[in-house]
Amino acid sequence: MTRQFRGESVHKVDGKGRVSIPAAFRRVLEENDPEWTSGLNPNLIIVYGNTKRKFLEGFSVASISEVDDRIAALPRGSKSRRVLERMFSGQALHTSIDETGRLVLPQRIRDKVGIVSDAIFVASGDTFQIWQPEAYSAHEADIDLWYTSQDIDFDPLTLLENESVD
Amino acid sequence: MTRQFRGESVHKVDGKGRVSIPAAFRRVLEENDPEWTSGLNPNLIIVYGNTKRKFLEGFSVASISEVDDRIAALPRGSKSRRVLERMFSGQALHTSIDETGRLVLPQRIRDKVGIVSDAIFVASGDTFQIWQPEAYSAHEADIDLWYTSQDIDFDPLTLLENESVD
DNA sequence: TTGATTTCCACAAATTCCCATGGCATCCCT
DNA sequence: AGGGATGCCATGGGAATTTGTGGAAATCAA
Repeated sequence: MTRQFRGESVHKVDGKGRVSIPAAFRRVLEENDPEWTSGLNPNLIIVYGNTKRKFLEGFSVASISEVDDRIAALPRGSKSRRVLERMFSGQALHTSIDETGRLVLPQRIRDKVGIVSDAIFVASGDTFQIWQPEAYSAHEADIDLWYTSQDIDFDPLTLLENESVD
Repeated sequence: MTRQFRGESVHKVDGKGRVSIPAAFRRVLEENDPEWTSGLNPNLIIVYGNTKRKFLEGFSVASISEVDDRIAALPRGSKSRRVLERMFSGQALHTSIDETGRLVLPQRIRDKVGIVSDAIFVASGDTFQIWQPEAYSAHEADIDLWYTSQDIDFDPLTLLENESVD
């Protein structure tokens, strides 16, 4: 049950929007696509969201359906449901990996997050993010900043103790 | 487990009411039309409803029959049943996609939702909506506004954690 | 006949498919 | 231990299709 993605790596994006996705991520996508069998190309869902978001979020079929189900359980017409439906249905893209292990990001989506010739893939639990490299570094810097505000020997695992930090 | 529609895109509507349906949506309609086989044109149902509705809702054959079944399960003569029957039987149009991937929206229906030269298709779970572009932006304006009141790195998924926002 | 539908043809731009290459690891044989 | 041979991985290029659109011709309906 390898549901979790691990690691981060940078890949080239060509003029047609083709990008190799980390081989390790492919294994996770395969295992979490119920329709997948050896020889086939796994499906995945790219959620791009509203203009505020500066990265793309990749979901395996299993992960997205869990989200879909939970959204469907919210009361019809509620604000949360509308916000989530717009993001996960409207501002998303169902696609698959090709035989060479690549994924195609349409122009419109690349533009949205500023991806031109490179993209960095970053694991994040049961989803992964795709950023324009510089935008990611900038984001990282913010997190580092937060770290430096902690004790020198601060152990992140303590975050598991109390429910929330922000 | 009917596959969901994903994505949103704008398409031209010509004088005869012809509009291309997003290719990705076509795949979903095909997979969810029991009569469909490669080479054929998938069927779909367009529900326009009463005058209050400012958008059209597209159903795959599988989705509409699920709705039909649920309506049929309601007590005969009940108000809900009459309202729903009127909407899904009377105020709906059973049609199909042509060989070039287009659908024809009769004048009457276009007028009802104000569609003239463009229409935006937006996925929403196992159905999709068709709006006059400006009307859609106006409808979504409140969500965008709401986003600006959130933290820069707010993740909508957190909406699934706590009960609701409205 | 006349306006409204369908069909059929046409096409540029976008997207997918198919084939190719260099670089690393790994495995295997002697 | 050295040296292929093998295979997967990342990336490129071009050909073949598919898409989204527009317009003309053919068919219907009244």
